[in-house]
Amino acid sequence: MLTQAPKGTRDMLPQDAYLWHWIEQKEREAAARAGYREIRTPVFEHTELFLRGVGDTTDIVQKEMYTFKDKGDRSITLKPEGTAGAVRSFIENHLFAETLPCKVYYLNAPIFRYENPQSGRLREHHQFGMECFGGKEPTVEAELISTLMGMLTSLGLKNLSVHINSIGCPNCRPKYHAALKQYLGDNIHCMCATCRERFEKNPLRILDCKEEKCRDIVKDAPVILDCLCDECREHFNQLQALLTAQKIPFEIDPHIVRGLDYYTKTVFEIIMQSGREGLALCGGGRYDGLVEQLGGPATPAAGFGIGAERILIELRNQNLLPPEPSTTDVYVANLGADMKIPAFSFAQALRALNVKADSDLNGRSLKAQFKYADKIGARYVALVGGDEYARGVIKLRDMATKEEKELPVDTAAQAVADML
RNA sequence: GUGGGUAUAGUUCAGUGGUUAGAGCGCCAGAUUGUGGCUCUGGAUAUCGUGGGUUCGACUCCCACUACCCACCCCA
Repeated sequence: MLTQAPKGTRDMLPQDAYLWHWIEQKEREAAARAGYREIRTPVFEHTELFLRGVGDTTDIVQKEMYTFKDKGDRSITLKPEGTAGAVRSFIENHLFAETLPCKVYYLNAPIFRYENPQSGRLREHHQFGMECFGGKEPTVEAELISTLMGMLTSLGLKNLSVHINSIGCPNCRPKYHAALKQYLGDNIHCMCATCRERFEKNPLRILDCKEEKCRDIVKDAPVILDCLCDECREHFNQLQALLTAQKIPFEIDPHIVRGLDYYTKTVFEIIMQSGREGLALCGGGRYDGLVEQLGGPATPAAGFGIGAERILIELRNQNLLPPEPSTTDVYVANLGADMKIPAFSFAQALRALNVKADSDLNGRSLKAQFKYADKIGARYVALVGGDEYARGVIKLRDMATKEEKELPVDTAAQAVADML
């Protein structure tokens, strides 16, 4: 127990660090190219923010939040998603008073949900996300989606397609709810308990049900796309035209409704292609009412979140994980007790010249030092040996070609740095 | 929250109701005196997940708990 990480959590181990750095670099670059700047918000927020923001009828809020009382008797919740915190910060820091749109991204922020872990699902996972405040046109969604696809493409991922839908706005959604309820009619009594509850609180989510009997009933239900108001329809059409112009493949999937209540108009997902096919890699959409709902000025907005662990799964399945780069350019071996100080100093001199250098920390034999140098993938071994040192030189061995040459001690560090 | 599977050295896995629990890989050290990857030799490392129970005796059988893997719900 003591030496066991809590259920559903994972350590990021040193041998995997380069993968995370690689992904984060691509995320940073893609976001920066589109004019998004980084934002970091707290790992925890007041519980109320998520109740009001995410919606108290959602599964996330009802059964998946890490909520606790702090010592000041405040109800605190570990972030179960990324958008609410960003919106809170946008309002609290009066970013709405600055030049709009305000475009921000968060880099693999930890996200917490109390669920049973399984493949691609953890209790703590990490999301990269982008949020755009103060842009009302569908170009916002097009920008988000194309930036995201550009990022995924730069990682080498292929065959990813975007699934989009529109779930309307406060003007047209009530009409759809009415149409859906009328269609369901008495059949609602044949549906599962969850759906019967949804019927009253959030009829749209009935479309999301996976129960066979519910799916059968819902199969021929009216589609929200047919009920959109003129503005929403036009918005959705323009988004499709924008994506088509960018040659971004997409599918219209009228069953995407998303599990968060704040979405309006556009919702979209990117689905995993290999391994756990159908699992969402990314989810997002437009949330024009959220800023105002949380106490800010009416501000149109849109964003998405994408799970880093799921990107890694998809990369692995598509066989795209790069090998770990060498951590060491030069291993400095010492031979003879008197050589320990000169060897350590030489390693330090190399480091000062920005060379990745390593040296013995265990008093190991020369043979063992070479073996170690080989294991860590050092390109060169610099031998600081008594004989050579007495002659004022250091021997440098190229581990791949086995070629050795001697370098004057005074200029050896610079000479090595120049070779790399 | 529900269902199925699993739990033995660092790791991947064997193993039998009964004396000192094994193997491959990995790790460490040697193979004539200052040189890695291959080979050979030797060595260290396991309260057999935790806690109960059955039994003369449990790593092995039973129960509970915990964790991991997989799936449902839902989601990234």
